[in-house]
Amino acid sequence: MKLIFAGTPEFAALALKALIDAGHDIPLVLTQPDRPAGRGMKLKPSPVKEVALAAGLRVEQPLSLKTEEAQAMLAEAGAEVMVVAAYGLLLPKAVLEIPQRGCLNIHASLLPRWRGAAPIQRALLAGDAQTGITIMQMDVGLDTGDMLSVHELDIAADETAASLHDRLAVCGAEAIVAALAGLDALAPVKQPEEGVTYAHKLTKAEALVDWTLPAEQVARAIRAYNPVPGAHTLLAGEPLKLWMAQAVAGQAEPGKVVRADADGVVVGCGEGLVALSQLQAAGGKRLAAREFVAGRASLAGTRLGE
RNA sequence: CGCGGGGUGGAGCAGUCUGGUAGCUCGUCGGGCUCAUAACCCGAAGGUCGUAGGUUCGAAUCCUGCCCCCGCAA
Repeated sequence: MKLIFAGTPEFAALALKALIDAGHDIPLVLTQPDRPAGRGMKLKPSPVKEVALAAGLRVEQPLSLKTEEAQAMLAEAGAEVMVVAAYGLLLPKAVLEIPQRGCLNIHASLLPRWRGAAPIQRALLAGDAQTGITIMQMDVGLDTGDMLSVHELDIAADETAASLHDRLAVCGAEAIVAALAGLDALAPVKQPEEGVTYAHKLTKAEALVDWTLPAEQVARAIRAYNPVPGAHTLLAGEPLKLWMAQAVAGQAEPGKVVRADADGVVVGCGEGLVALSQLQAAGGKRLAAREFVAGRASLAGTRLGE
């Protein structure tokens, strides 16, 4: 099938790769402009751009799709359908109508739950038992289009946003390939009006751990903010990143480190305890609790968050 | 030149300011204790102190260049 692909991060790159492998004709790939990233603020191409260029595809990085030039370019491609996955730009109505069969979106949630920017992390944060991929016919609303196919995925007890993202990306890639293969047979289903929630963007500020919350919630947050924006707290006034945690039984003052050994740095919460098993001090690497504790004699008894 | 921290036995750190025999926690190996053990006791191995040069009687420590890692920011 002749299609345009629009996407930016790793999640989308995997889908693009699958579409290429499935033999689709992709005359045009859209992705966000290269952005300064990392130390030194060097410009970095998006994962989608790297995949596209490696495959010899034409890549364009318009700042907006509202311009006539951008829309003319899309029309010239003469695509039957446009596949959109975590692209990062709003598609105006005019663009949605350019391909004969419209635009399909790969969304990483079970719609209408978690419409919006950060569905993977929001599902984890909320403690959902299940999430998934929805292939959707895009309309002008924010993730409000008719559903073409739904693929459920169980969320594991020690799931991080990183691990869940990877699983969903694989699932999404398979789903879009399957959806395109059977497009004529798929019946669009309207999204239910019940159960609509919005997955707002993550902020660095919300990833600052609140030790007065129940341990279950703290542990979930730590896993949901891994790898971005990264759950963090303070250790002796210095930033400390937390990468992996589990709630455990017990009780202690919020933020107080009751135990620090190879099994984890165990910290008090509003209710229950949290065992931190992977942490990273400022300037240091990400370490398992065992290594983290080794060089720090008097961790137990100190208080995190100050 | 965005701001900042760091590279010391296998891992994590101290020592650097105030140059002078390289230390701690853990792991590894050997032995002991024990019904037993990831626990405890005793002992051992293992380090060109990122790298190149400079200063000095003497450099992990002071100076300069280079390489690499990371936090913040974006």
